[in-house]
Amino acid sequence: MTMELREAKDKFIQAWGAFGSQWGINRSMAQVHALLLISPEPLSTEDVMEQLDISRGNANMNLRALIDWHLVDRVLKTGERREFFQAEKDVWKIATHITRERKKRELEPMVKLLAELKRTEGTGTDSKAFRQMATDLHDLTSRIDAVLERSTRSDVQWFLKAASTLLR
Amino acid sequence: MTMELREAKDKFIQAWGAFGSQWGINRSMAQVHALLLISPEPLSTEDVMEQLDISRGNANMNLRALIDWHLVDRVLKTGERREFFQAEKDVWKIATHITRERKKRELEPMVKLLAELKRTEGTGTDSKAFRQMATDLHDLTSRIDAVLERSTRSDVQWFLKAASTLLR
DNA sequence: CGATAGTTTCAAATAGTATTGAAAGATATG
DNA sequence: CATATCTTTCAATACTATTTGAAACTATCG
Repeated sequence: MTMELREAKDKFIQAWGAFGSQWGINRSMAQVHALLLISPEPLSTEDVMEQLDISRGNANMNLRALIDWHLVDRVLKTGERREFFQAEKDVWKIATHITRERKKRELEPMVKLLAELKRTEGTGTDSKAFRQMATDLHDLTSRIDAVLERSTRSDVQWFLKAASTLLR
Repeated sequence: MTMELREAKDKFIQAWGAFGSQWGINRSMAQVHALLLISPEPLSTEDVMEQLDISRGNANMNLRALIDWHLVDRVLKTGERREFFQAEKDVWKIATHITRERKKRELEPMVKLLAELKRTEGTGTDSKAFRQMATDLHDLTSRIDAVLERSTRSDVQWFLKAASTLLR
């Protein structure tokens, strides 16, 4: 037996929220994102507040944060005073933006630190072991960095994705 | 100018802790891991407590958690009553274990849910849009899942890594 | 301009997580 | 088996992050 739309949406919002918080993204932000993702129409702050049962301040702050991350756009409706919000619907774009942001904010500083730590002084066993560890970690993180960079920048892949969407 | 060993170790432990907590791993656990990573010798609970200035309970709980994750091994020294702990030093293995665990615990359930949500009832625009979104997300997460699976299981890569370590 | 509709801010409250430390539980030792 | 040494547990506490809601702010309209 298949599911009701309402129920399915709720399940998705809850799951997305839980998933996000396991990865260091706060629950409300992930839920707001989920809600917008599955709304065919842009929503107002009021809509978000009601549907997720969160406060105005919370809704506002997380909407702004999502805009910062380029995951959500403000849209204006003619004849409407208030702002509406809509999520970027292309999941490939979403993944790209999140990856880029986190890479820049978190991975790159770590790579930089490790590169620095490889240059520690000392000739004792401890120093050597430490440098080896720093080197290994640096290699690994650099490789991860490179993979993300590649998959983020790959124009070929981007083109294929765009094409497959158009041809769907 | 290069750095003192002591200073470098501290920097690394602090950074690893901060990095971990951005990714949903608690600071102490990441710090304990960092400390063991850069210790040439296995450490006792007492050592960990002292060096990180944390309580016995905290040290014990995080050591156990790290053992759970297969990132740390208990080792026994002959003639010593207490247990010592040592981190898996091969960073490739570490990355593999973490990836596998998180994939299993977090990504797979999400893929499963999305597969289910694709089967929502209804013929309205909303239902269709929702199914489309679930489908897109399912495609993406499945692809991520596949990539992780590949890089986790790749015996070729494993062999190359092992070989390069031996030949270093 | 004054009223109205909407947005943003932020201090305080709440909820969630991590840490401590003392006590209980194990295990080895003489 | 009594003692010493080490490990584990867990209720209390401290700490951090999130959320609220009311007030301040801004823009629009007649």
